[in-house]
Amino acid sequence: MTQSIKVSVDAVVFGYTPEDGVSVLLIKRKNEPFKHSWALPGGLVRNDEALEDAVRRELKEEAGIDVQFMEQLYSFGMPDRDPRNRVISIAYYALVRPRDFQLSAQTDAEDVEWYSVTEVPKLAFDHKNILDYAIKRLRGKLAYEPIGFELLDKKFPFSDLERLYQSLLLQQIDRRNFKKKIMAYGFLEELAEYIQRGAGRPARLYQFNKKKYFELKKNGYNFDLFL
Amino acid sequence: MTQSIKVSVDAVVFGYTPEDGVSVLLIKRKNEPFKHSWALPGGLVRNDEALEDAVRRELKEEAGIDVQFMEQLYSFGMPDRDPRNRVISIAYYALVRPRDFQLSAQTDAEDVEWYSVTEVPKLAFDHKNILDYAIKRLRGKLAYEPIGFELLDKKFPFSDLERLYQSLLLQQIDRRNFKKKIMAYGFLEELAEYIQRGAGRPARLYQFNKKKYFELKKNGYNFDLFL
DNA sequence: CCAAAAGTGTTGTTGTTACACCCATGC
DNA sequence: GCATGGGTGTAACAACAACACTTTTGG
Repeated sequence: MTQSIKVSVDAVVFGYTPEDGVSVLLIKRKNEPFKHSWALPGGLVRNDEALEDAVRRELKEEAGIDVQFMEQLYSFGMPDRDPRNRVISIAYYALVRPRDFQLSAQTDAEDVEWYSVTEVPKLAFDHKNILDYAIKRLRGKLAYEPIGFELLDKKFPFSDLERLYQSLLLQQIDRRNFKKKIMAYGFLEELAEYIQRGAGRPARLYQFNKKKYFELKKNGYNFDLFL
Repeated sequence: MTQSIKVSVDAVVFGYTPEDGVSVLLIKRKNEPFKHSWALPGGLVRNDEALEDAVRRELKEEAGIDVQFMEQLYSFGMPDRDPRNRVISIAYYALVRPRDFQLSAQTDAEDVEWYSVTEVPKLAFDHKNILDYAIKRLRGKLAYEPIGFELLDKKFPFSDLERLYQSLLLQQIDRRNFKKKIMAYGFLEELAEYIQRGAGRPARLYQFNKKKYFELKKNGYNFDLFL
């Protein structure tokens, strides 16, 4: 018998705001199966479409967003993960700044929403698995590459970075040691600008220098930011 | 138009012998395309078969081997990676002790052979890519998990482990520091047996204690073996 | 003037690296 | 007795963790 397996992609899109911590983008399905359930954005790959392109298209179609950083996560292929046919899903994860986008449900989605990773609803298919896997990967990645910068504004006070790491790694961070370590890598630029939010002393702004980062990386540098 | 993408799996099986270093299992294709070319073992996934099962089946069918350690590597899905149809491949990598098996070409394979990773021939499809990716992953993995033990005999002299790491990480290792570090983890057992190979003082044998290793791992231990 | 958040150095401890000589065997 | 590979400890240095008070603002 000839093969009849469908190929789909799913995306775990992480966002971060200092107020709400880390959140994940979910859509409410418009169609069966799992009609009206929350799910990760995703869908079938077209015949001549690269996998990454399929992810970007689906994110555009279903949620109205474009992502910058994206990486393949894992492929999920258990024969019974979709109740209709055999569908394997190649999962990706991505990081965005939620404020950069206006969410808008389209085509296959009834609704789109950011959910805090600590409060995700029941998800369709094996999407809970995929999400858990992505969170684990994100933590690991964060620990040795400074990808967290994708989740912050272009210019940000140091405390935002600190809070990001704390909420992702679920542990206290010593402010002084953290700053020492990050600054030692040299890919973070101190600006002459300040921001003030509510009470407290105004905070100096910083920005990530990608060029410097890629230089360091190319020359075989090992980032080792915790564990 | 309905989706018509095929799903295959490919395996990068690594072997290691102290004499030949790290090698990879290749098969010579019996059929078009790339007839008579060397390639990674693999093939189409059956409709009701889990991905891992497909890999194991293909390895059995094409080379006559069973693997113990196996992990998913990455999914390769460029639209033009197969000249016939769109085929995405979910690649796995595995580690074995070559001496445990008698290779035997079967069904789709004209021949099966171990090739030193430093001397691989031209490979079919994008298999060179896949192999390079696997080598990179193997190095990374080896650096923070003691998976290398899959590549050694049950009981082995310490120098075998040392040579394994040297040939994989391509760097000199200080014998004393290496031993100190490894022994400190506590998952390696010193035996009261000795082996002698050629000239030189007989070497004490060691064995890997998986139970202890999994205990440590479960209790959230971080292995940090170099870089 | 009190609460809130930002900013800033030093010290003790721990881990990492570098390094060289003796031992047991085969030939 | 010489060549081959196995076995072992210490000291200098670098990295990491712990730690608390001052500054600037809003209310």
